[in-house]
Order: sequence, then structure tokens, then C-alpha cells
Amino acid sequence: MIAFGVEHKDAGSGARTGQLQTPHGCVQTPAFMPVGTYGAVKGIAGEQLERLGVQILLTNAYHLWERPGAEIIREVGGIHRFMGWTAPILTDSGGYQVMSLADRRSIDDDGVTFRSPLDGQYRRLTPELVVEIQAMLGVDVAMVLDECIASPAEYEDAARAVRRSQTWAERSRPLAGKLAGGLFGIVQGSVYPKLREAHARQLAALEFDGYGIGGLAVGESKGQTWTALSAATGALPTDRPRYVMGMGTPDDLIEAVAHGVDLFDCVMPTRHARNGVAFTSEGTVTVRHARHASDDRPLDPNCECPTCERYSRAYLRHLKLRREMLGGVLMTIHNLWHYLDTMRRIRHAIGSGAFAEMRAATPYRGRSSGNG
RNA sequence: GGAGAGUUGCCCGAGCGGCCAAAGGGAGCAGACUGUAAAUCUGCCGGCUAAUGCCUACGGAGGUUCGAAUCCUCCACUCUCCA
Repeated sequence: MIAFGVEHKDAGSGARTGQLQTPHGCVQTPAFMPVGTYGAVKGIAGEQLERLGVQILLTNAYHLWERPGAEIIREVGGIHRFMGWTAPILTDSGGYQVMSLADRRSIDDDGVTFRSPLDGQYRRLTPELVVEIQAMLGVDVAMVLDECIASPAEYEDAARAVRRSQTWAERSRPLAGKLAGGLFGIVQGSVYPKLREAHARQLAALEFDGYGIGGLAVGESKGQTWTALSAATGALPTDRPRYVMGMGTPDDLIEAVAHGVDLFDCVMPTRHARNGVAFTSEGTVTVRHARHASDDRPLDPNCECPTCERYSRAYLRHLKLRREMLGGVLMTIHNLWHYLDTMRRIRHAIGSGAFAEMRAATPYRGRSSGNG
């Protein structure tokens, strides 16, 4: 079981700090979860993640079910033992793969059949099985199977995805008792505020331990993102954690927190790091650019991460161009630090009444909606 | 001394009369990436031009041809094998 409690509330927005109690420990929220889809944050060992201040990791139930298989992970003592990670773990259900692997799956009202990208085999995922898999993994937070759809989406397609996601949530909810941790429902509805609000209300009636808000940052404008997010959070209970799935840039995180979001995950810091882009207090730095060739400065002059403490842009550029794996590792350490530090600063700002100031420094300038 | 192979854009390397400013790599430059089939993918990559186009280019110099990186002659250089 898990429990959530709000600590501080920001006076000028929906932002709040809180604590999420899980079987493997407590998470201070708002929190960012690095993505370790296959049971690994690419390039970074657990001890390094701990040093960076990672509180909770995300892995993927669908991918781990394929390889190495949920039974194997259960046999070796569960996902934490398997990974050597003692802190909390949340698993995505495979709902995102409904979108990302759209050309190799078929979906119907009962579930999803994936033709595996790994071995071509057909594998059938149902809402019940997904909860079962996550129970076998022994995760702290399980997500229900949902249908994530890309933007732009027609209203009718978005409405169908909502209906399916809701039905699947209803089928999943009674199985929550099988889990050592909690179970979150997931709000869909694309960019349509009415769908978002209605779905959030329907899910809330099922009394999940927390609520994911999915299908955002999938092609829509920023204005649509915040409008859809507001519609969802406005209809969710305030005493349960809200988790915006798959978002976003550091500025997005601040804005989403202002809308009352407590949890995030995103591949951006890790993938961009491997692809040579650093997030810094001064914007992004594309490390391969020629202007960094003999730049002795760190990626970010205001950063205290292990990478910035020791390595220059010139060196990181060289590693990237030479395809030395150390380059991606050092960049990932930096980007994760930047994200985690952003979350620390958010929590501190909320606690000390300085959040409005922090939010005003983002490109959204404190707007609650707009055309971004 | 004899026999043979070769010299292509920044580098490697295809081309073997017109569709060649010249395949494909690499290097270089830029862009994308948001619940990860991604340490990946895309674009540009002789010069001038917004574009049509023009100019300069396939070791050097001549030649054949309507037309040559491609054929011929000589020269320079490189490599292999035999003495």
C-alpha cells in the first residue's frame, strides 16, 4: 500500500509539496523519475543515481514482460533485487507502446496485441495481465493499461481512447489488492478539455491511489497542453498524487507543478544527453557544436553536478564526436542532475513561498493557458 | 633491368564515351528527439545564386570526338611481382 500527504501549498497556483509513502520508502514531491525502461537508466549505475538524488525510478512493465519476463524477475526476488535498486520503482503499463509501436500492434476493446519489435512474436496484453505483471515485478506504483493516442486526434478517436482507458481502469481496479504498492489510473482525452474533465471524474470515482495524466506532449501546442492538464487536474481529488506522464522540458515541469502535478518522468534528459544536448541554467547546449571545440568552461557555470565539477565542454564535445561512451554517461549525469536539482528548487520554492518567482522565469511567464 | 597495376572531391572509394559536380563510406556542419524498438534519426557537404543557371573540377600536358573522369600519346609519381 501507499499513502500520500500534501505538506505545503503555493498561494498563487496549484503547486504543492508532499510525501509519497511506498513499500520502498518515501518520495518527496514534486519529484522527477528518470526512465529506465528495460530496468536500467541507460549508462548510469544505481549508486550513481543515488548520488544524484534520484528518489524513484520508472521502468516499463511491457518491455520487462517481454524480456527477461515477469516470472524470471519474480524468481530472482523482484524488480528491486533484480536491479539492485532499493528505492521506489514505478512501472509504466505499456499504454505508451500502444502509441509508440502503433504500426505493430492491434487494439480492440479487450486489450492490445503487440507484434514484438524484438522477436516478431505476438503478445497479448490485457488490463488484468498488466496488473498481474506489475504484481510479479513487485513495484511500488503500478499503472493501469491505457490507450495513449498522438496529437492531433479527432474528437471521436480521443473519446474512444477515453472509453477504452476507462473500461480498462474499471477492470484493473479490483485487482489492486494483488499489488504490494499502489495502483494509478490514467486520464486520457487528448486536447479536449471536456473529455479530460469527464475522464478524470470517472477515474476519481474508482478511488485509485494516484492518477496519471497521459497523452500530453505528444504533438499538441503548449497552450493545448496546459488547457488539457488544467481540465484533468481540476477534476481529480487533491489528496492523491498526480503524475503527468512523459513530460517534459525543465520549464514544462515548473508549469505543470503550477497546475498541481506531483510526479514526472521523461526520457528527455537521458536521451538528449546521449544525443549530445545538455540542459543548463542558460538553456540547452548542443555539445558537438564547433563553438565548444576549445571551450574550457563546464556545460553550466551554475551547476554543481559531478560532470560540471570536473569536465569541460571541449572534452565533452571530443567524447561525443569520437563516440566515446563516457560522453553519453557524463552528459546523462549532468542532465539528470539538472532535472533533479530543478525539482529540489521547486520543492524549496513552494515551501518558502518563492514559487511564483520561479515560475515567472519560465517562457510561459506564469500564464495558466495560452497558445504557448 | 623486366612484367604488371594504379593516380577521382578534406580522406577512403565506385565509375570505365553523354543520364557525372561524379555512387557509397568516413570526416565536417546543422536540425530533430517529451509514460525509450533511439548513445538514434534527418538534412547539408567544390564555388557563386532566392531559383533557372554559370564557373572550376577526376595526377600534368597534348590529342580523338558533336561530347571525355571514362579512348589515344607523352610526362610525373605510387605500388606489386620477377631478376
